[in-house]
Amino acid sequence: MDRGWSGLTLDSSSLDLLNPNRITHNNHRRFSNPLTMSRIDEDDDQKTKISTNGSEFRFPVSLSGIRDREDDDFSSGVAGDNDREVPGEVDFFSDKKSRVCREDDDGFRVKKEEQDDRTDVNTGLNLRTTGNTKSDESMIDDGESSEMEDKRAKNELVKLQDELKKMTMDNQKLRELLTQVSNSYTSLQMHLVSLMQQQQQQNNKVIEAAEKPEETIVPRQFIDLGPTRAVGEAEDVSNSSSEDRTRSGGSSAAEKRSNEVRDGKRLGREESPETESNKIQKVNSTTPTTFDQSAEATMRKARVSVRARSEAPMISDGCQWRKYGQKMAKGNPCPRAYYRCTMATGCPVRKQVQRCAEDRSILITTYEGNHNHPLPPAAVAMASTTTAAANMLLSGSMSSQDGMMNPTNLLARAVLPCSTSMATISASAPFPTVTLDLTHSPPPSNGSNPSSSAAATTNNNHNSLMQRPQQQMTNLPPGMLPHVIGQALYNQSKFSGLQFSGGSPSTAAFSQSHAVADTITALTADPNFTAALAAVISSMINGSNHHDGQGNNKSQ
DNA sequence: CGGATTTGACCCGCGC
DNA sequence: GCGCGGGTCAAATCCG
Repeated sequence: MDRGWSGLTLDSSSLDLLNPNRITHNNHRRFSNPLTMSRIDEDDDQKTKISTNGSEFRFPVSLSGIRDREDDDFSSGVAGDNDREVPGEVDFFSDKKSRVCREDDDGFRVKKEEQDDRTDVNTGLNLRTTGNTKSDESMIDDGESSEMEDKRAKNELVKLQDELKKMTMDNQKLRELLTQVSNSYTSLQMHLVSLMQQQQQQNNKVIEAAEKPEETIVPRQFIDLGPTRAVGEAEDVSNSSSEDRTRSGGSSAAEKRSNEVRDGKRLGREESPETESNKIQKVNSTTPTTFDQSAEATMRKARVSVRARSEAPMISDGCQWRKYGQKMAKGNPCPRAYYRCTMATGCPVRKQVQRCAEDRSILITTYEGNHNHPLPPAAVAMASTTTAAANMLLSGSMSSQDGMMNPTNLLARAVLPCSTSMATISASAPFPTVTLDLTHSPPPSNGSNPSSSAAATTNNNHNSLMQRPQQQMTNLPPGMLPHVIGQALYNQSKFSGLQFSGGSPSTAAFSQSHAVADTITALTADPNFTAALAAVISSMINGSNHHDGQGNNKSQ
């Protein structure tokens, strides 16, 4: 195979620069492309042109060859071996390598200047090759021309293939890098979760040990701030309400009812008319097991509604959800979608997503239940908010007299001292619901409240979930962030859970509530803190907007 | 092909 | 008892 139009040939031509006589003898045809010649002749910056258009002249390759062999082959003028054409050398024509070519030019130029008066060897090359081309033009027949065209095409193909190969390798490297980063992130995430779990468990152990040293300590699930269950308790009320449900036999609803009846009987011995909140309160004085059953059922019902502006089908809360139903709700043209958490089998958490009838840019997400599995950090904020809010409902919806002693109200007073409402609580049975209104934009700087098209105090937007009269317990100052509520509720719910598991409220627990309230007050007074939290919430919501259907929410 | 979504049917609570 | 509405199931369908 004739590999004349190769590195070897170019070496020859380059060497011919040093020995011009050789050009006419051996290589006159190799620079016979009129197009190439004319381009170079017309180019002002010929040196650069040669380097970048090396595919035509392959000058850099030859230069590299010259450099490699300048000690031995230079004098001989022997073009050398075709074997020196390495595919990689073709890459010298890429932009990346053009600098190298020019460096070679410079190095070569020094040598050339010693022999020639020309200051630029490239120019010399052009002139010389042009001249040769013109003088030998008649010697080129069409067949050879087309052959060279083919060779050129082949060379370009090789070049492109090499570039493709290189890009593929780069792509693979980047992919590996991405995988590494992703793995690191995942491991860090899991590490963080485990650490938080450990810390949570340690806190619970310490507190419970202080409260009731003789009581058996049951490890809690992460984020599951619900009441603990006594060891050995067979029945899982939470799961039975959803997962063990069958269509034929006693459905979970019936089981729930039976639980409620059971609790009602149990509680009924102490007092006749009961509200849901009273039930909880009474439960505090009963055995832990009794509490667990009723409170678990109540927790199953307690709901947290989050109102947020989002064009996405769902807000990104970090969990994985699977849609299991959709219904047209009365009074709202927008359908209501039902999702259940799929991050762990048997997780009882469900949520409903529905657009606000009055303002369809507002997405109403209603959470129900507690996660029974570790959550990624991205999901902690929302999960802690909902779980804590559920606990808040349980502990907060009691009589006014008790409410004065209740940490929830203390919390509310501490966290929500101003009048602009962003969070409301509906303590009515059967679905006590706390609503967090995220439709309020974060304050620009000094806490002025921007336009808010949906006031949280209006119940009309909540359809059936919020149709019941709501007791406004919490007000946020302008700019107060929902996440503050979440965190505050989270902290408060620790107390609530403790209160439940530990029995009747104690003085220590009461003082703890003050401490929590004070802490929250201090936190929320810090504009930096609220600003940072605002960014978190905004990113959650915006993230769901931008990653419509992506991210952690498979169902989105 | 397996998982997710859709959608009609069913169950249940509640009010009349 | 009946109808209505909310919630759930599960077969059918879609989709990657």
